[in-house]
Amino acid sequence: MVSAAATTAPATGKRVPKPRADALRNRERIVAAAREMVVEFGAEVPIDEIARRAGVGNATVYRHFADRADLLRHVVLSVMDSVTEHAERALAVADADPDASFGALRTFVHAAADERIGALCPMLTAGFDKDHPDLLAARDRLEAGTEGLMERARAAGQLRTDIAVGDLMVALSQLTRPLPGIACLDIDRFVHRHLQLFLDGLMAPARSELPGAPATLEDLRQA
Amino acid sequence: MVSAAATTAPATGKRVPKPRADALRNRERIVAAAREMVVEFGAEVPIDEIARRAGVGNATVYRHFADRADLLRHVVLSVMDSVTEHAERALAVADADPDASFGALRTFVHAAADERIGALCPMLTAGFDKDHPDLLAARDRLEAGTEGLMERARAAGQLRTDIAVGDLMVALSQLTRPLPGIACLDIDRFVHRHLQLFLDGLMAPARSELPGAPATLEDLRQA
Amino acid sequence: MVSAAATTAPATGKRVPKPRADALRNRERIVAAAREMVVEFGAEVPIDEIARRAGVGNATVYRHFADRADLLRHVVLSVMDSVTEHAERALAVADADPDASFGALRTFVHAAADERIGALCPMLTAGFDKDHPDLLAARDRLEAGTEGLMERARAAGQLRTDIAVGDLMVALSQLTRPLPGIACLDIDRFVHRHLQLFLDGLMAPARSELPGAPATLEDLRQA
Amino acid sequence: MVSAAATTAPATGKRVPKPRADALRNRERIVAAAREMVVEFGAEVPIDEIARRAGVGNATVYRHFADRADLLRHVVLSVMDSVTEHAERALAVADADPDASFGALRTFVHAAADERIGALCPMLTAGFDKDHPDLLAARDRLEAGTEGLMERARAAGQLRTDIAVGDLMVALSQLTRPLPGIACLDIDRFVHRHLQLFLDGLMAPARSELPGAPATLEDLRQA
DNA sequence: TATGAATGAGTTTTCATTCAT
DNA sequence: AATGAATGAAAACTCATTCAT
Repeated sequence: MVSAAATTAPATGKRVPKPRADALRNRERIVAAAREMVVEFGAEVPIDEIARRAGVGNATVYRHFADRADLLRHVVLSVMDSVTEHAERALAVADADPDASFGALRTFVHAAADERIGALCPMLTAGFDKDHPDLLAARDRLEAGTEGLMERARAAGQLRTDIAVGDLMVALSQLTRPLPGIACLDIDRFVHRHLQLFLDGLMAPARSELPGAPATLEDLRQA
Repeated sequence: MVSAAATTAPATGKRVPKPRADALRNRERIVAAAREMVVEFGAEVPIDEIARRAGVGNATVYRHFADRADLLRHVVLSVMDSVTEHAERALAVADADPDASFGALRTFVHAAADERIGALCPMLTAGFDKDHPDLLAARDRLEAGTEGLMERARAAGQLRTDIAVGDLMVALSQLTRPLPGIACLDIDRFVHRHLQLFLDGLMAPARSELPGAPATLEDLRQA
Repeated sequence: MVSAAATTAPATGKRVPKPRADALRNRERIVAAAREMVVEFGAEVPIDEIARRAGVGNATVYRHFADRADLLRHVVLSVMDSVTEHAERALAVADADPDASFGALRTFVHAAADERIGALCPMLTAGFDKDHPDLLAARDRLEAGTEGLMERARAAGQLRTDIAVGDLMVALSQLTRPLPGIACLDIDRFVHRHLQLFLDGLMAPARSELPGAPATLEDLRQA
Repeated sequence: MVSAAATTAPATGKRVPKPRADALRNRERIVAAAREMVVEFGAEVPIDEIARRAGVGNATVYRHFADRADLLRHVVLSVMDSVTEHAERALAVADADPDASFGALRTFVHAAADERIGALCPMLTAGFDKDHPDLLAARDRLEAGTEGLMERARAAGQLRTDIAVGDLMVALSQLTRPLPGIACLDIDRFVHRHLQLFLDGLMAPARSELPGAPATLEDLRQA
């Protein structure tokens, strides 16, 4: 971003007053602070606390985000974007080496955990518009990537065939969901173990029959 | 109050507790209502709502419980008791038929899910004294039962040996954790699938190496 | 009210614990305080100030009224009720002595001023639901009374025929509208003079032709 | 400002103000925007909204006006100036044709309504210094004009003699006072009717005896 | 000079907890 | 013992005013 500004300004000879570099930085700081605070203290963390952590006044949050729901939605988008990037990167690996398909899926799952994907859960229930276009778009991208990973693994005969993308996403989110108030580092020790166990359960051949029907994208949409 | 006690107690020397039947019923109703509301709406549900659901006045809650933390602790104990009973029942099955050990573990896990064991998570973080003697005692009993189940399964060669009771308890809680505001029935469709997948990952032989060390009872105590 | 309770209680022999006489008194105090404060300081007066004037905590206001709009609506209803009573009383006078019809109208107008009917204006614009059933009902009653008064005066040939009830109500409200921050006693000196002048303009025969069309009940409904 | 005037004025005797043309235009735009917004939304309209309507940044408002009260005072002065011009124009008419005195008064009153003189009321109460010299001067001019009109009409035997300028100014302001949030055009339909009725009540001969004493200039000063 | 950005003080509303009946 | 009522503290959000570019 900074470099982009630098590349355009010199051309004109008249420096663009760098309209609001600090404002942009503040905006990002606020999202980052909110993301941390939500992971650490839950989705009900007061805006004033987020503002303090970001090093700005509370009203500054409201300059950048219409209201609490708007801020939380941007945090969600931020997390989803990070996770989606991991999915797409893993997809490239699986495409390059089909035998590595399940391994790519593993890598993705653990990376998503490190991005705190589980923090999305409490935010999605905090009562904001789950049908916001930006959210739907982000979900589509994320699910497409995940679905792709699963298909590759399925095609390679490495993934049991009775599960769908919704199963993975929900379980992944739940297993990585923060326990606010409990020092997260403590719980982190477990998370990757549990994901690993869960992934072991996903491997082909299936070891048991699953109750219910696979969760599709549509199921997630409604949930 | 004091006078009434004075008139009956000193004479006999042996006080008859004779708790008013309706008072006891109220107390139980409150805990049951709180348990439902927490599952449905999260641990931040207002006390007034709980009281309304229980059909009592809000002040009555405070007659029975010192404060919000006290009430929530009793809800936690209620859930833990229910779950512990399932564990002990399953233990008897495993003892009777060692080949059914892993099956007993499965049964226990699904039963714990139906008791909403995941609802404990948000309550434990609500900031109440996690070292309360009653809680520690209940945890000991529950963990003893669970540990017993795992040992039976391990001894029967049905459970991979690199996991400990803490691994199971935390993952089980997380996978069954409610998503307040989302119709729980919808999510319930998934829960048993995910538990089943997770259990498949627990079966011997192990399919992958787990990161970190097994979670012991002590770990849980601290977390 | 107190007498009503007294009349029912003795019959049973067991006194009804007078459920919440103080609560009712508080509710009335809050409405009265709000009415005063709105007249004195405008419709934007903080709820906390109203509570202080009423001698209660701020949250007590919210126990009795859902929100600010609800409180203001009850203030409006209170004023409208008072004014309506004056209208109906004046109507009886006009019915008893048709020659006194215009005089009854005069009396009503001045009485409405003393009830601070003008204080309704800012409240009606404060952004609450103008279509609330209670409001519509109160308006119907008030307009019926006023319309009746005007009809009597018209029939007696004492009122010019080119004006309708909406004309009177709006002008009456505007002329008696408080000037928040200005000591009302000062302005009160004028109000009755201006109403008197306005009423003189209403007398038959008409002294000038009026622009526009008479304002009907329907006009007011929409405005 | 003073220093700038001092450097240029003494030498020539004829001061060239050379105010930055765009600055002056901004200043006027701001006042005009504020005037519109106050009429439409009330005196509590946020400064940011006024700035947006004026097409300037919010801080620009503070470059031109010390604070909110200062801006509102200038809006008041703007309205008073417009109205005063109407008064003085009507005065010329009355002087030219004494029989047209009351007609000139009528014309003035309706013109003042179109200038939204009633919008002054809420601004005068917003808690700013009512004794500011500029305000007093403007009031003097306006009252002088209005008083002149009334005297002409009185002299021509067309105006009842028991009313003073304060009566007219206050009633005129009240009857034309905006009802923020209510589409002003709707209410405008009534305003001229009510002024006409009020003017009819002002005509000689008096139809009733007025309560209280005529409101003089001094009364207004204090109110 | 003009402006977008920042902010602290203030307002509405909620809720755990205490009081009075 | 049980309850409706009362309340202060806290949280979301707004706005006049100041700052920095």
